[in-house]
Amino acid sequence: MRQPGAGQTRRRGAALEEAILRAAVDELTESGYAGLTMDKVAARAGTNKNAIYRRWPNRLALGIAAYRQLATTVPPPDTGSLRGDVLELLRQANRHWSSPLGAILRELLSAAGGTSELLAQLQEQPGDAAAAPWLTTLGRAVARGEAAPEALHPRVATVAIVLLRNEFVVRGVPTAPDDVLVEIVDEVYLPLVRRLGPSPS
Amino acid sequence: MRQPGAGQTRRRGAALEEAILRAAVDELTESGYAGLTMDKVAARAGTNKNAIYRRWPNRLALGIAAYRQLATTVPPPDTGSLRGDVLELLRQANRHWSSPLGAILRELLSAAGGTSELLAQLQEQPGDAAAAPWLTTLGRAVARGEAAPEALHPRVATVAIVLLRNEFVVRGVPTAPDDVLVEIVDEVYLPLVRRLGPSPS
DNA sequence: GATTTACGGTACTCGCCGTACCTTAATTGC
DNA sequence: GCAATTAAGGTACGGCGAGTACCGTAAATC
Repeated sequence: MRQPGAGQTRRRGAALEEAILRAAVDELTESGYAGLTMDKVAARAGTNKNAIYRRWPNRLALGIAAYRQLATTVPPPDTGSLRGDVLELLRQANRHWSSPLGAILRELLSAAGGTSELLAQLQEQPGDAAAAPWLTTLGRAVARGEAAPEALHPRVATVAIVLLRNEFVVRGVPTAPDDVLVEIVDEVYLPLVRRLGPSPS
Repeated sequence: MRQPGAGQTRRRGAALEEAILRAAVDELTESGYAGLTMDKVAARAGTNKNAIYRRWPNRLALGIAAYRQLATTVPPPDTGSLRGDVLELLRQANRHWSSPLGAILRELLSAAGGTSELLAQLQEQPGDAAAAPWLTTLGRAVARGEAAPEALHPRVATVAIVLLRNEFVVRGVPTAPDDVLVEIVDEVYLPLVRRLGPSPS
């Protein structure tokens, strides 16, 4: 069917699913989520919308699935100092959010609105506020005596990335200037995790 | 035209504009932004879409204008202690985001996506991360010696509300449990602004 | 009273999601 | 191997809502 004349191969199951996902990924990178239409994906995959709707309940779910194909995890940095690690993590995130891929992520987050299930799938993606790398980094800093043990807490550890994220999501910034990252680190994050004064409570 | 038979009064200018906005507000409160359609607003205002599009460029702009009618500003609390003030500010915000009005705000933020001009209009609305009340509150605390003067900085002062906002926008939570607010205050905000240790840099 | 402005009415285009229904190929079971 | 079952392909539509176009007509302006 793909090539008339060639042995008419009608794809099924996993093969077809991969083809659809590939097509969705391509559409997503070319046109963003806004331009991702079910008809175009179907056409590109050489199939029709039925096959898609049999696998994903709606456009958003397909978009998220396609995004997850694209996103790749990078290992957390280890520069030897907390400040270096944190700045590098923020810079990585900043680059990601500023990239085309980041733009897509923002579109998806926007489209997901308050749909928690789907939101959760995006949560732990690169560039987003995944807690794991922050806890790792901060754990090393605590071991080196650069941070207070009380800081080893998801809410505290992720403060920096949440603030950066706020710049994007809330203020619609295309790219955060590096000053902002430095300010977040020096004015907020380091004073917080060092916490040399008496602890609260 | 409103009432056939009555003196046919055709509204113009400000009168018509107010009627449209009132209709939009009503639709917004009844059906949320998702249910706010131009046709329904026009019908409710007893006019047609032309009159709306002459005043607002698109649905989102109308939605935001209508929301701004609804939102009201509350004076910042003054409980005498920083912890009390901050907790109260967070609780106010939590109530607002959890209320129907807050749901509408979330819809609008989601719909605004990365459109900075429109985003800016929502920024300083009640419940959102407006910097002013936080600086006021923190200023009083500094005067009382409860907080370090270096903390009197928008990025630092608004950390608490940004974190709470993150709970909603990112995690899609309907209401943040009070524990979370307390945690934000005691684990993050107070340690940060007290900053009893040596300042960075 | 004539001219300009803007409202009301209506109808339409367009895009695109999601569904329905049927035909036909591939797979599975016997 | 052959029948029964499952899943693709093809196509057509319903539905909805945004935004636009046009035109006749009331209200403001001068």
